[in-house]
Order: sequence, then C-alpha cells, then structure tokens
Amino acid sequence: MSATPPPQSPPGRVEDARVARSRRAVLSAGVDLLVREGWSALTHQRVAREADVGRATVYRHWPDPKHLLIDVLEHALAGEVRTISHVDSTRDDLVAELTALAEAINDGPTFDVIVTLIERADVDSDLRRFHERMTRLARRGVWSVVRSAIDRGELDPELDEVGAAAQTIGPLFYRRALVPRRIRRADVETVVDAFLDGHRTPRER
Amino acid sequence: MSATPPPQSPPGRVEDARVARSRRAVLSAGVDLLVREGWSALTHQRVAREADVGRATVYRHWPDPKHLLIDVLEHALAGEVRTISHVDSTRDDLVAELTALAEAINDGPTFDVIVTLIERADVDSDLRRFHERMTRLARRGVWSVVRSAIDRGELDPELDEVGAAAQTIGPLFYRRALVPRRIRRADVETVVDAFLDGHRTPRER
DNA sequence: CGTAGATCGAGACAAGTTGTCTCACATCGT
DNA sequence: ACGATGTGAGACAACTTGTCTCGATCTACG
Repeated sequence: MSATPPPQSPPGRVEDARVARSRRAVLSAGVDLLVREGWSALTHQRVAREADVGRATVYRHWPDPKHLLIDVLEHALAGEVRTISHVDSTRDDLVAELTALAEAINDGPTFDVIVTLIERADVDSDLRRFHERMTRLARRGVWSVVRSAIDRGELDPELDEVGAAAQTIGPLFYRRALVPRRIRRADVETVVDAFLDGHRTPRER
Repeated sequence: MSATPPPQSPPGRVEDARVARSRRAVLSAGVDLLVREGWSALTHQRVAREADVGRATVYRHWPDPKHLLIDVLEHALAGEVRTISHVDSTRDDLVAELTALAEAINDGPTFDVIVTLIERADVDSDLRRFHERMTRLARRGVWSVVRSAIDRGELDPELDEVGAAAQTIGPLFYRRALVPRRIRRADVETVVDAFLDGHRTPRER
C-alpha cells in the first residue's frame, strides 16, 4: 500500500523513470534519516537535502508529511519480511522463527519502524492501523508453530495468539528496547525453553 | 536530578514562589502535552501556551529544549514510584510487583515516558542515561523477589536480573506496546505462572 | 528520430516558529 | 515600605513550511 496517488504497481500506467528515481532516492534517504535521527527528522526539507532532490519534488509526491512518514516506514520494511519453513521440532521451529525476528530487530531499520509506530500509534489513527497490521504479521509466524504444537498435544490449549507472542516476542523486544542491548542467540533459546517449559500440556499449579 | 540551574532541593537558597509556580505550571502542562501528542509537542511555544505562561519564561528556565524534555519526563514519573512489600509467597510477591508496574503502564503517563526514552535513547546520550537508570529501577523490584526465590532454592540459579525482567516485564510491555491493549490482572497472573513453571530449580530439558 | 507532454530543480513568497533581547510591571523576602 | 527579582508582552532576525511559477531537461510513444 502506498499513500500517494501513483501507487506504483496497481494502476495500469507505467511509472515515469524520473518519478521512480525521485521516489527511490527520497525513500532511501528517509530510511537513513529515520535510523540516524528518528521519525521527527523526516521533514520535507531534511529528506530533500539528504536525497539530493528538490524540495518541491518531495512536496509534489507527498503533499502530506504523514504520508511521507508512512511510505518511509513501509519502504524500510520492504525486504525484511521472510517466511520461515517449519520442518523440525517445535523447539527448533520456534527458535528459527524468533531468530529471524531477532535479527531483523537487531540490525535493520525494523526496530526504528516499530518504535516509531508505538510512539505515533497513540496519536494518529492511520499509524495505528499500520501498527496493528504489522504486529499481527509478526505474531503469525510464532502462532503457526505454537498452534501446531497445541494440535499435537505438546502445549497448553489455553494459549492464544497474543499470549504466545507476548511470552516469546515480548522478552526479546524487552532486551532490545529496555536494556538496551542486541539480542543474542542464547537469549532466543532461553526464551523458547522457558516458554515451552511454562506451557506444557498437563498444566498443574 | 533536575537539568536546570536551580535544582529545587539541593541548594540552600529558598526558591522564589513565582519561580516555583512557573516551573510547576510548565511541567504539568508538559506532561499533559506529552500524553496527548507525544514528546515532539514539547516545544517552548506549545508548552508556554498550554501552561498559560510567557514564552520568555519557559526559555528563561529551560534554555535548551532537551532539558525541558528531560524535566517533563522526570516530573511525569514523580509519584509513580511505589515500593512493594514482599511478605507472601514468591508467586504473590511477583504478582504484586508486576501488578503495580502494569497499573503504572496502563494508566499514568509512565508508558509515554518509556516510549519517549526508547525513541530518543538512540539519538541522545543524556536520554540514554536516563533510560538506563529508569529501567534498572523497574527491574529492581522483580529481581529482589526472584533472587530471594533463588536463594530459597525455588528458582533456577542461572537466572540473572535482565533475564528475569525480560521474561516478566517483557510480555506485559508487549501487550501494552504492540497489541496494543491495557494489561489485565489475568495477564499478569499468566505471565507469573509461566515464568515460575519455566524456571523451576531442577531444570531439565 | 522527433515531438508533445510530463517531471525536475531553483527560487519567490507569505505565514509561522525559534531563539534572543528589552522593558514596564507585579510579586517576593525582609 | 523597599530593593531585588521574576514575569508577560512584544520586537527582531534567522529559519522552516507550504504553495506557486518558471525554464530546462527527460521520457514515452508514435
């Protein structure tokens, strides 16, 4: 989804090469700025200077600063979405799923996007929708592994999608956002083992 | 710690009643603005208008916008810090500790402060120090309960402070920041039970 | 290859913001 | 009552934002 009139793929018209170039330059520069200085640096002026593009050009493509922000966030996530294949044990599948997530949070602009969405979701409804869509997507991988495990009788059937995500993604996100430190492989394994131990099928207290 | 010359308590001089009034008005208005529109709304102009105070007065007390932000964040947290007494079982103590934290995150400006710190910690070193100091404080309560439990042989001695916080505060924070929804009492209990089940002393895989 | 039409960068412009001063006036502590 | 100090209003230059216009350049398409 693109927030601007020429949404790049859906419409039949071919996009002018100059337009494509400008959009790419602006969005790339926008991602850089986002990572270096946070979402508040994504003004038309800063982005135009950074992208070496006329200020009017940025206004032409994104009359509304909010849509510029949204498009930069989406551009930052492009290519960060991977599909993990589930073939091994529940533990290995979960570790693989969460490792992919941890890597995205560790290195790419993903973390900055998430933080921006958390910060702005309270204020703007468009950003809130984006935020919900994105985190739902992030939950999906974990949930598909957990659901299979529940079906196979390995995990507590009381578990729901949000709960499973909270218990697995939550601790990893905490380490990156509130410690703050990069997430290591051992962290992922600790989280997975504690999660599995904490939600075995015959749940007794 | 206050970022401005007259730090309010340390120095012997009594603070002028007019200064106290201005500071209070600005900081209160700042907290309101922070909650309603996020940290980026904390400019001298907006805050002055909101506080019904001269713009020059705000500049007088906080020449640097960063220090205004820091003082507003600290003012927002004042009175939010509670000490929980630990008298019952490990489970009850942990639930009490995390419930207090969940309540702060649910209702007050605490959540907005945390999100601001996460967002700005990457960019500014003063904010980063504040961020670390604050989250360390938040970990302390949980850790004191967990450490006692380890000493009594109830929990895995491998647990460390950050790990314990990640496994307990992490899931709660996830619910508030990434779902996003208020944290309910049942969420806290689920987290505590899974944590205790996942880290019992005779840890075998 | 040539042309009609679109995008581009540069810059003009009004409106608003930021940071700094100055000044008359109100309020404070003594 | 008085001297000292904080306050609000406003002037001011420098900068930012959003909107236009213009000539130069590039693209798609015949």
